[in-house]
Amino acid sequence: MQPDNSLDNSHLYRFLSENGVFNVGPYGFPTMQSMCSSSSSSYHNYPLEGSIITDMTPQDRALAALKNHKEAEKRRRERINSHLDKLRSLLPCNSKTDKASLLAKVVQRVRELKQQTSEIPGLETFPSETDEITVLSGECSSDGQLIFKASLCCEDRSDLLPDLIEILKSLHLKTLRAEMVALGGRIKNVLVVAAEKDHSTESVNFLQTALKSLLERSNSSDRFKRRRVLDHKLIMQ
Amino acid sequence: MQPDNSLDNSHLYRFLSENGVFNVGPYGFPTMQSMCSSSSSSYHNYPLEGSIITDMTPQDRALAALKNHKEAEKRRRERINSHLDKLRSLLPCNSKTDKASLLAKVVQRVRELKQQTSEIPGLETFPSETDEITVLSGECSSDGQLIFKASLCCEDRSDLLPDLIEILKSLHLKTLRAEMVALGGRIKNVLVVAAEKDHSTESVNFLQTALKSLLERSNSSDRFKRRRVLDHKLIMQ
DNA sequence: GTCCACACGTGACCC
DNA sequence: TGGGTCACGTGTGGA
Repeated sequence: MQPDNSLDNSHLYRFLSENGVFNVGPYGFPTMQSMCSSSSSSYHNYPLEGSIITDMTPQDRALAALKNHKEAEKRRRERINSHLDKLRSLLPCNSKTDKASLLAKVVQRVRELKQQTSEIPGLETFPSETDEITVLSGECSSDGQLIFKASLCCEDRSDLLPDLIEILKSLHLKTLRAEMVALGGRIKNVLVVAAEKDHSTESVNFLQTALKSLLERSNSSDRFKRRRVLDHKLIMQ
Repeated sequence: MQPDNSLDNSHLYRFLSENGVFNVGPYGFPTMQSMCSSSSSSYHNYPLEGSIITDMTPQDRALAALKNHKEAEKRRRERINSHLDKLRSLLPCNSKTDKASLLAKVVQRVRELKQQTSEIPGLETFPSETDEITVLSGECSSDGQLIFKASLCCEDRSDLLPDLIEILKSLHLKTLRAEMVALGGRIKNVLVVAAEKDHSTESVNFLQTALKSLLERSNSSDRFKRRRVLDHKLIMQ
């Protein structure tokens, strides 16, 4: 019910309806549909098809532009919505979720991807000969979590992984991503971990000391082997 | 923007502000607050706060609803656009990229995430005692690539990784993600690989045979060890 | 002056 | 009913 909308272009509409360019719509002002279908349902004042553009009056040109505009805008909307539909099918949500909620989920998802796949600066890909613990405190996530990365490089032993898992569990840390590369009896673990923001700094410190003790335990139990390093590097940012 | 838009309902707005419909306070509609800014100096014709709603004429109610509607729609737009801005800051693109192009990038990104983190059915997380090659042909990516997953579980040996890298390089396969878990002398490699769509099926087959020969080479060089398995499983979907 | 992308107000529709 | 979302046509400003 837009009783006054037609006033905006009333002069144009009046002219066009008087010239039979379009039909009058249900509200007493022309619908765009009737305007767009003018070529098929109404007669032309300018019968020469080949010179329509040059013969067009300013009103005709304006209306043609309007029609163009309307259709372009429709195409734009369809483009955007098709992408949104793709996202809907990609994410775990039904086809009736809000645009806004959908985009919120997408933001969350992309944030996860960014956090979990971002490079860890200063770290080598393969296990080094020296024992090494690295804890990099990362950025704060929007959902009340602190994401940080920890790396542990040490002698490979079979019960290292269970110990590591136990540590993470006891500190209530959620492991977003864990990668292990074992090479020549050495192992390198890279962890992407999420901590509650309330205890983030404590969690980081606790994890660091826990990894340190894990490393020392590992070295003491392997004392029959030649120790590759006596001390480990410790990096904290 | 649209400086004359307010003219559309100007007579109704004038009517309402003259009748003190704006500024109705605690019993009015919550969205009325924003209307108060333009009519804070208006007086009330209806001093009884509790009867304002019932005293409203149909025109009042209709226009109040319209105003409500308009503002709710604006909030909705802002919510959606704020999410789009977040995505803009998250993705590698400047702040002036199209909505549609932005969403296209987002779709691409989420697809990658989905492909690279999806579970590989039927695979164990840790290296098994039996040698095993798995090649799962995945879905076609939108950008002319076929993403598929390969898993190799075998005896751990130091030159396995260089060999594996050489294979991937020679087949012109792009490794999107590689995870290695070594445990008790056994190693499990899980690869997420992208192939050009033109040679996707050949690439998958080549990779499979290459992994097979890699496994056989590994077994023959380790023949002084007790062979855990004589043959390997081969899964192709 | 013609596209292009955007924000806006509005009608339609659904809980 | 009201509160919410959606698609639409339109005005506007930037290449």
